[in-house]
Amino acid sequence: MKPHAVTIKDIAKELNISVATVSRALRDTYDVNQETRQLVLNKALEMNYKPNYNAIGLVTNSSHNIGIVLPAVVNYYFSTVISGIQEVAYKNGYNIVLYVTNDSAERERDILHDISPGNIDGLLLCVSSESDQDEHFTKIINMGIPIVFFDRVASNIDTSKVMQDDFNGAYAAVDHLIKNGYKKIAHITGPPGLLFTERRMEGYLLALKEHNFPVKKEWIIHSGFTQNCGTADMMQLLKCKEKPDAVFAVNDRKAIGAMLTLKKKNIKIGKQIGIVGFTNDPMSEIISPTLTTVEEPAKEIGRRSCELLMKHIFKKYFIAEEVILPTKLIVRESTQRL
Amino acid sequence: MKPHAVTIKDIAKELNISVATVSRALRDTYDVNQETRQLVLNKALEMNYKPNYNAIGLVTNSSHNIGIVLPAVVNYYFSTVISGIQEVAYKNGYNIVLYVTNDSAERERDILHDISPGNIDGLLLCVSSESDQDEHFTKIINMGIPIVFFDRVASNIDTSKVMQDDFNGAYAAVDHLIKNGYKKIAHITGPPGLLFTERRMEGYLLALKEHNFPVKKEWIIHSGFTQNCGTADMMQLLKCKEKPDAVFAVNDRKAIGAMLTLKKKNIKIGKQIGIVGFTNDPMSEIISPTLTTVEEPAKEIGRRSCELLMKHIFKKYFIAEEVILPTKLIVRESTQRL
DNA sequence: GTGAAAGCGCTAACAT
DNA sequence: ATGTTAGCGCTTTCAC
Repeated sequence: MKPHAVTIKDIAKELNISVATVSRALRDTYDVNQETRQLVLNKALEMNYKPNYNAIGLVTNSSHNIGIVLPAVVNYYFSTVISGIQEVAYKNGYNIVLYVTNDSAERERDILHDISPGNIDGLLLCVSSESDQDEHFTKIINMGIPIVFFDRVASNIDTSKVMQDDFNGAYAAVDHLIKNGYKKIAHITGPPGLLFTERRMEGYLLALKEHNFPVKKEWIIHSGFTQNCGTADMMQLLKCKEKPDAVFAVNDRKAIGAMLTLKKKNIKIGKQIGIVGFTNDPMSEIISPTLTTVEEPAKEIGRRSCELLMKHIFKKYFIAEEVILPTKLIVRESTQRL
Repeated sequence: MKPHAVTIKDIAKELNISVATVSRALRDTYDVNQETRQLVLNKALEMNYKPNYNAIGLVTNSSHNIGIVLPAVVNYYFSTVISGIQEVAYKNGYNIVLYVTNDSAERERDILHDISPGNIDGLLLCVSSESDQDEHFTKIINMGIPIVFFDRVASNIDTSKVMQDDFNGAYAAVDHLIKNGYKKIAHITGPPGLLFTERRMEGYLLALKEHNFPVKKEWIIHSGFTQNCGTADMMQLLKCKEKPDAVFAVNDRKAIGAMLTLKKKNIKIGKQIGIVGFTNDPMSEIISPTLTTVEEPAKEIGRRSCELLMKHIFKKYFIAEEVILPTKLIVRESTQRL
């Protein structure tokens, strides 16, 4: 039943050489004869040798596992990021270990607490909304486990970060609304304290300022990131003494939630109230009217983060890089006045 | 910098007992004094001990890793299944290792080829469309790595399987169309050779047969699972000499693709052509008209598969179970005649 | 360029 | 109930 997995010892025996040589040949270490190396490689293939990562890990104190810590997986943006990560991790022979926080800071801390060198070689992390403290991150980094943040980053931790250009994306969105004649532009966003939402807010504010548009407190609503939150936020906006004539939503799900409110109230989207989202979730092309949005390079974010993490893992003292990927405004029907 | 991770040896030294006792206490083995056990547990907590899974794995030939092999992750159904799996895996202290096949049988084989006991303790697998042979599955199982299939299963492999009730779901969908007065019902489905598509086909055929409706070859189209395939299939259906007045799509993405074709051609969905999908992707509630569909218990499928896999891993000779979870028809606008 | 041997942290006989 | 010890498969000094 248990056909005894082949080990380097078996290869050594077959070839009448030492395990040390086999080990060196397999890893392409310089001080090994090219002939011997070929012999070993061929034999390994022939015998269907598979490295035992537990043994390797035990001695090198590594695991070939990288962890992904993120708020959710049933989500277009996040699942796309995952697929990007998976692509480069697989190419590099790394396994992905998935941790889902459900946006709970406590869960995030619990997860990080269980992580130790030897079990996880590095972490790709998108911070949970509620996160306020940083020490659980620095503790991980001090253990020698590199972290690369993506999307939602912890701003005062010195490590690599990969983000989309939230500021310019938001600016483009609001600028587009203004150019299309909307004058009273609201912003529905997530909970406060997240860098990417703040950047989008700044883009929104700058666009207003540059065109000398008023900033109304009433027109800026903080709540959750879900579709239902978008629905609720829109309800609230409709109750303002002075109603906005356009809404910039922090993401497509909220934009769609807002559209649902408007549709139910028979308010014409585009004509009466313009809407723009953020992400370019496939849903934004399916809903009608189709949703103008800012496309995020989600897959590329996944790829780049993972590549950066690989560098951190390979070169122990790789200098932290901050990558900001461009976004792109996708104009659709929800911002057409007629 | 490297503060030397604490090991059971350290705990043993502190407590003046042997490593064996510490090891036993930590794992709650029966033959250990309750007092000693508490002492060890407290000390472990105090010293912030974390088990070295490489060491454990090396001696037990295990890894605490379970693999998920599936066609895609950017997909509502699959990402929901993953979240279900993640939930129970996390609870059991297991890591998830993600492998994405992109529906390529070759990729699937490559992935399985790299898997060996000690690195992966068990596999959750949704077979790729193109899969035709089974030996790469049996090879894994013979190595002592249990597999639990979900959704798309390899029918002649004797191991646990978790599926939704494809047959009855499909039957309910078509029966609903018939009861709403549609008479010429087409079926657009995936590539041939997948059990779940066959079951949906059988449900479709039985519903037709029971009502003495004709089965027209022309009205049954096999292609891919994507939205674009749905669009193309619908185009083809519209070219039939005798056009169908309703379409049962194998999944929501294809149903939506079909709807897009109809909308472009200004054919009234529901009134002229009824559409029903399968999955209950959130998109089906967003598109207009909203899409009637058969809800799949995706998260539960993930949970149950993972629970079953845990049983296979824990009890070496757990008898294979086949779980079929109920589906539910969700009636919306796309099948209303007026 | 290659081999011998120690040892990574833990579990599992085998003793006691 | 607890201790002793071998050894899991590999890498890595240290010899030669």
